[in-house]
Amino acid sequence: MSTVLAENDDLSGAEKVFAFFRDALVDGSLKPGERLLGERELSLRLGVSRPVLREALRSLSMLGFLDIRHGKGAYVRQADINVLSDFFTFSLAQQPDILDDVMQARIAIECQAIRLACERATETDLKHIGSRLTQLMDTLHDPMDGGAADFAFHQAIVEASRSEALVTLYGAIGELLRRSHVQRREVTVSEPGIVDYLVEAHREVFLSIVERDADAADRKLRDHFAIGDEFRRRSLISAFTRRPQT
Amino acid sequence: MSTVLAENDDLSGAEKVFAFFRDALVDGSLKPGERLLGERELSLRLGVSRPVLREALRSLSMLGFLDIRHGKGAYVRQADINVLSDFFTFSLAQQPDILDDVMQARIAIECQAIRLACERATETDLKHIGSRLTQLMDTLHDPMDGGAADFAFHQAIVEASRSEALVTLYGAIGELLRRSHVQRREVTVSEPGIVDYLVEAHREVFLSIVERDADAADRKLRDHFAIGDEFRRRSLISAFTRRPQT
DNA sequence: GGCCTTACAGTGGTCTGACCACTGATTCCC
DNA sequence: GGGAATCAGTGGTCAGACCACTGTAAGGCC
Repeated sequence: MSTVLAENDDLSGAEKVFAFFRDALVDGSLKPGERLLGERELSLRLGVSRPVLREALRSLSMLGFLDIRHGKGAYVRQADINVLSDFFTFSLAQQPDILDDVMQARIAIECQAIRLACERATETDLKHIGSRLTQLMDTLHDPMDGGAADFAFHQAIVEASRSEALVTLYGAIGELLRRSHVQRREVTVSEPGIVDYLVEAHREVFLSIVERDADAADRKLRDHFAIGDEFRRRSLISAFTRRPQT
Repeated sequence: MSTVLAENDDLSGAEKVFAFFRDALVDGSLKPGERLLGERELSLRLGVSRPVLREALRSLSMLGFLDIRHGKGAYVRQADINVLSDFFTFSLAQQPDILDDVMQARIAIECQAIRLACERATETDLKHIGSRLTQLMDTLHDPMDGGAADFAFHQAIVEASRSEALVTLYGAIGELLRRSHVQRREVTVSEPGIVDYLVEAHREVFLSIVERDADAADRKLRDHFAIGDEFRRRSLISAFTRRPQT
């Protein structure tokens, strides 16, 4: 790699360039914030044409590792989770019926996150979660806002875990969850007792964190998910019972 | 979108094309296995030049959604998790010290997976996990093989959960875990009692699944992780106590 | 006739060189 | 001195050509 990239045949040009940058990123010779040379200069150095170089740069940019700004240049960027979220969104979209299964991942992440939150949450974190709870109670009537508030509450818990990895993974399935939250609310909003239940369940979860009782918090959260499933099932049954033609 | 892509200004050409394909993939109008039109034809239809089209295609290919074969054409592909794994590997590589944090994600996924495994595991799954356990016992002496066997055992549990989403996420952090397994074994292999402990802990976990006791399995797994941490801590302490110069 | 070889058409891969569009700084004019 | 015009540098796009690979169909050989 010292000279440029020279060897590494059997790889096509663009892939060589791509691999070159990947390695440079991994081994730290390219740091976030750094500016790359111009495309013309770079293509000369790497021994490929500008279009080929651009293919590689564009790919890296799509993956979130480069920030390319018209008229300014290309900058190395700390990859963020938006790409991951995109990826999951249309990777999992290819497999229908996966949405229910994503719920399993959600339970996994949140239950571990809430345990960590019980240990690590700061006062600020608790306040944050609390304010989301208030918001949730204020939007119970509206599927759209209510779903968003619900999601925000759970997200605040995950953030309170102070675990980058958990937050990252949660962000990755976040877009899918956000949609499903709204959908679920639309289905269950008319179910009797749902409003009272929602408030109570979320408050209990919140209180467990405040009391820093990890086992209890985990249990309450699992119960919350299980009962949510139950509500949805009941609501679907009644929907099909009341108007089987629709 | 009916005509081609027409509107959607403010996006650069390649991004328009990229978005076009992403949408087509998400809404199912492009199915895995399908063959795209040739680059020349496609660039005409989409109203962009071939290089620009290629930038988008290459990006999609890097993301794993296209399989481009020289001389044959571009085929839609079901995205697999290798891309994700790659992504995590060098996204998280940018943040040192994240490896410990990945452990949190691991605990999250495995603890939920083992609960599901208790409900869903087939006889074949159980046999599979069992054989991995045997393999683990046969390779206790070797950090390399032992680490691999350890990882394989845990992976078998996740697979027994029969949850695509969990398996996918686990695969995403798999490469990082695999490395850390070997590293951990190297650190703790000389710790007194570690061998007996490893066998016992894994066997108890396995038995809990066989007995289909979800709560117990979850607890045993958490204990296993906690005790593993303890062993590593102890081993680090003694290493620095015995030979502070090294 | 059957098999192997060759030629060809179609496809992705690469290159060149040009021009456009945006950005930021410099310069010029008021 | 402040604002506007200019300009160099950069990414964005394009057209057209040629190379390399693949599969097939035509041709020739046995």
